[in-house]
Amino acid sequence: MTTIKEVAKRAGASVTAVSLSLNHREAGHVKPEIARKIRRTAQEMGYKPSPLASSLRTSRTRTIGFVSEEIATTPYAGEIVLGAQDAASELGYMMLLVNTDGKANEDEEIAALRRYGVDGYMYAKMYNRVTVRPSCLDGVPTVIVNASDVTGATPSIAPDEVAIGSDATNRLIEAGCKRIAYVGCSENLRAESLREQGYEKALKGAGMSFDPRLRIAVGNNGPALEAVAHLFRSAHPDGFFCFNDARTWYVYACAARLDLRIGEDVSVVGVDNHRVVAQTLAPKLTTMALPHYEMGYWGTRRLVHEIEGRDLSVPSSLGMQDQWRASIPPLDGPNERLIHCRLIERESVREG
Amino acid sequence: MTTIKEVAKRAGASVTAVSLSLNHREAGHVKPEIARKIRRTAQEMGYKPSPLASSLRTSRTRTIGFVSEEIATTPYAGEIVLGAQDAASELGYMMLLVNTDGKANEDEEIAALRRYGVDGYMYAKMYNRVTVRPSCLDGVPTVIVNASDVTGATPSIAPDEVAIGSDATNRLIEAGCKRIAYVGCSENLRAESLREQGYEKALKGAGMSFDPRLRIAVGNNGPALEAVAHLFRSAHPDGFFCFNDARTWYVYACAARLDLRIGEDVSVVGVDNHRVVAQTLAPKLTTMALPHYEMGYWGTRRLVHEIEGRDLSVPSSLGMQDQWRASIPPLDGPNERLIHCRLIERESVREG
DNA sequence: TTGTAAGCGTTATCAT
DNA sequence: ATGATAACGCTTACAA
Repeated sequence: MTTIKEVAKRAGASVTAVSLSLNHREAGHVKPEIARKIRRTAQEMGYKPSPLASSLRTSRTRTIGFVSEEIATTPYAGEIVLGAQDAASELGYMMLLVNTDGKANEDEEIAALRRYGVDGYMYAKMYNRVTVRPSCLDGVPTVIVNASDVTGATPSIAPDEVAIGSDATNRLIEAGCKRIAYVGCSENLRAESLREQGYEKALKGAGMSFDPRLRIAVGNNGPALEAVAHLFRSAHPDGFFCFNDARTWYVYACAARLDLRIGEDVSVVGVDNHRVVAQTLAPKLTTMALPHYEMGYWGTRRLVHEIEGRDLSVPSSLGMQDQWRASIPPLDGPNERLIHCRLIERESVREG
Repeated sequence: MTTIKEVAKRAGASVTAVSLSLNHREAGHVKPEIARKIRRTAQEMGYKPSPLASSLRTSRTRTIGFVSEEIATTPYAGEIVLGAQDAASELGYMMLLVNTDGKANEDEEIAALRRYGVDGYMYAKMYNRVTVRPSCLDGVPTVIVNASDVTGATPSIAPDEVAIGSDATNRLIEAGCKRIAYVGCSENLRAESLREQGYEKALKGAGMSFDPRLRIAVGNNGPALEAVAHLFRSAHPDGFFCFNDARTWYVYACAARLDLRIGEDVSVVGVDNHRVVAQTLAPKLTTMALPHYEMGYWGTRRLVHEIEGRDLSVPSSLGMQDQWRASIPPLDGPNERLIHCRLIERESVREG
């Protein structure tokens, strides 16, 4: 590792001049010509500053602590990490990852991160909910990911669940479905009620009546399959909005038994936590992928904004939301992701 | 943050004494009594050493660099990270995560990690293959995860694919299946051929004849479904070993159309990359989960062994392989993971 | 405009 | 057995 001292010697300048020049804070201190020379030789020598040493002085490390609960429980939640990692890398940050199982070691892990001098925290939840920011994060730049702050004081980023519900339903309406079912989840999840809200909203918006028999909430395995089979028999839906891939699968299984073809006899739009459905099921499926990657990506940019004050609201390379939303194909097109990603600002936590 | 100097002052000792005592290197230097007092006051003051400062001096950071390609491509590969994270946490290490998309930025990211002073690298691949360790890792403690080194010189850890194949097949044999099919993958993957090897081995071992019609390799979507349907019609299998969850799903879909019940009319054992199958499909399915978590966990312990020389071959809290293998339930039991996890040592890279 | 030196929190060397 | 002190690589206040 070549040091700043070596560069100084080689360039015939002082370490001060080198430090200033390489940090572009030379104005009024170092002759431009010398600054140029310094930068050139630094380049030649392949000099890279040691973040450890500089952080000892500045107490800034250009590292971000990513705090997550059980990354594994929702497979594609790993995408949050991916997106965060990508953004961090673009912005010259490093990601320190810790995992907490529930609540026990959370404060401990956060403290460990602090010892390593992280500049800020990504506090990620693995399913969308209202959460309370741990007090040990008070006063430290923090972004809550895939959840929202109970106080609304902390920047947070989460999927737009209502929009997911109404977009999915609208897609089915556009496809000509007349009897659209919602196959929900019997657990009391935030996403569940919000998506159902979106579903009803879309139905109302299209002037369609809301038949309660078309709306079911199911559990898992055998009973779920049975409930969906009953839905088919009793309410004869021609379109299905499914809460997640498990529910999507139940619809598929029942359709197969009834010899109904997806995309022909019935239409299905399902939210896909796992992308497995999109990978394995028929090409006629329209899935809505949760914006895990985007949350990680945007969340990290937001965090760096908190840390540095840099404006990072416009993404550099990735065109997100609007671009992808604009490219929603017709229902019978290829598999497709509908993306929703909304940054909830400090001032207004709108749950809409 | 309380510093070593403050502790020294409070304990009425020198920083040297404090440093030595807290690192338990006091023998012959600090009076035991004083050392005790130092440790006590350090505790009281909630002193924790700054890893940044100490690493500046020692060039050891107690951090591990986790280098992965696209964590997202295989959902549960995120479990590798989880396992690695758990082990690191247990051993007092921090994990720095970087992601590389293919080959382009790999060296760059590795160099960035080096600048942050990582003590070693986890070099993880997202599907099992033979790989070549990037030259920029030469001379640095490294463990290859979910792949094996082409030279055999680097410690690596990967699933025991052949054992997976034969265990799955044996399970079907034990369940009384007479015509066991292998639904493989048409892509030329290492896992594919190794698992098939295991399949054939198990059949031979049971003195069962090998009917080539029972062995198919399928792609995705419609054609795959068609191929599996043809397998049902032409070869009448009563047991299926499926390469992954996609293939498992095709078997399920065809069985549903033929009104065959899994676990009654036919038996299925599938390798599950995603755990989704186990979550959503019928309770009669036996899945074999790839040992992602375990690879991360063991790999990290191996890496710390490389770094410190500590013997870490025996896990502290988790009982892995043998314990879980012993608890394989009968085929018609609850969903179950068969775990295989083999640490390939430097000396002998056995592909068996 | 330039360079010297103090300091960040440790660990390690070396007199005492 | 003890405690100054140099060193790690960098930033920055201050003196020249």
